[in-house]
Amino acid sequence: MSFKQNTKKPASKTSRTRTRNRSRAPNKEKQTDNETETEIDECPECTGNITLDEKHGERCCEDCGLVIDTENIDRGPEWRAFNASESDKKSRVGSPTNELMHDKGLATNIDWKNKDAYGRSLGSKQRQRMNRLRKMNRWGKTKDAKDRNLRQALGEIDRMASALGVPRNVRKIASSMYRQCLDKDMLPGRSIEGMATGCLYASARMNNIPRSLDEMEQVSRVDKKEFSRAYRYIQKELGLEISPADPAEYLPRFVAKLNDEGCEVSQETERLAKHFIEKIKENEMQSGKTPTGIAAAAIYTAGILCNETPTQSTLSKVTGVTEVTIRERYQDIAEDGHEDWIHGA
DNA sequence: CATTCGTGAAGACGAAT
DNA sequence: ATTCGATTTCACGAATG
Repeated sequence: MSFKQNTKKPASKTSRTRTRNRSRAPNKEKQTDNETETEIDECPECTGNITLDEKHGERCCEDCGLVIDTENIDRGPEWRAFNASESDKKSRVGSPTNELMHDKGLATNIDWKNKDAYGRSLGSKQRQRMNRLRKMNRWGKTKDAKDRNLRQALGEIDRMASALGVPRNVRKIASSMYRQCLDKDMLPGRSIEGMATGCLYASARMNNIPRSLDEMEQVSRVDKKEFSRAYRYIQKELGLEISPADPAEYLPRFVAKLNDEGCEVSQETERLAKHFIEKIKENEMQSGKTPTGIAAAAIYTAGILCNETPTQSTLSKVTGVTEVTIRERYQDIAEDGHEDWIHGA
């Protein structure tokens, strides 16, 4: 569970849970034949139903929005077998290939014993031959500049992803993205760090779990300029279709951060902020504006209406958006003719 | 005093040339 | 590759409570 305990004020802990749009069509529970895992299907907080939020790969409560699980994994085979022979035929042995490992976990090793398949010792000629093969095999694994490259990059992606707390599937996609870059010889002239960070950034955005450039910069070893250039390059070369980040995706995290700063923001405010963001999207006022700025201003505006006023400066500190920009977006929201936006709360 | 608001210069970016 | 337009950021000061 990604539910953070608030040790200071237990009474307000529900205010830190992430809420989700509840109007989604109810997901059909897929019946699996081998139900080995005992899944929680009732919310520990309010005993509401748990549903799958496929967009984010999360399981969360319908009623209070408590996020139960962030890893949406289908354990169990993707095939079905109706009798023993079919089961044998379809079964595969070995660990699944893993994008997080530079050789996908499929390395071949030649053991050190100079014995043949029957356990007999090898002659000296054969022994030399095997030594040579061993050496070449060892080289083959790391010799390639690409592979060493990949090793380091995947390590970096993993490190940054952990620091940012993005789910595992995002890392996997970032990894395979990097692999594609490598296959296309896109690396020469570019830093590994920059490309790795760019991949992770792209992957996070594609999975609707965006992290801002500023957040990325804090965990990366290269500066914003470098990896954002790498990102654009990747996007173009790989033909990724990435729509601008949705401001609403930043909302829960910003609210949680504000609460950590000791600035209480109620669920009501968050809800209203989300409402404003919807309105902005309806009226297509978001084009060209930074999503984080819109999110920050939405919180600010909602806060005023709910008599909770995070100051522009704290908001700026938490969101990484300047006060000036918050003001600009705030004026967009509070503009004349938008009074009816409040209807719905 | 803290906070908000407004301004001009400067940087970065996407699109167009 | 350069230019242009929109946007954000920075630094500052004024107004407001």
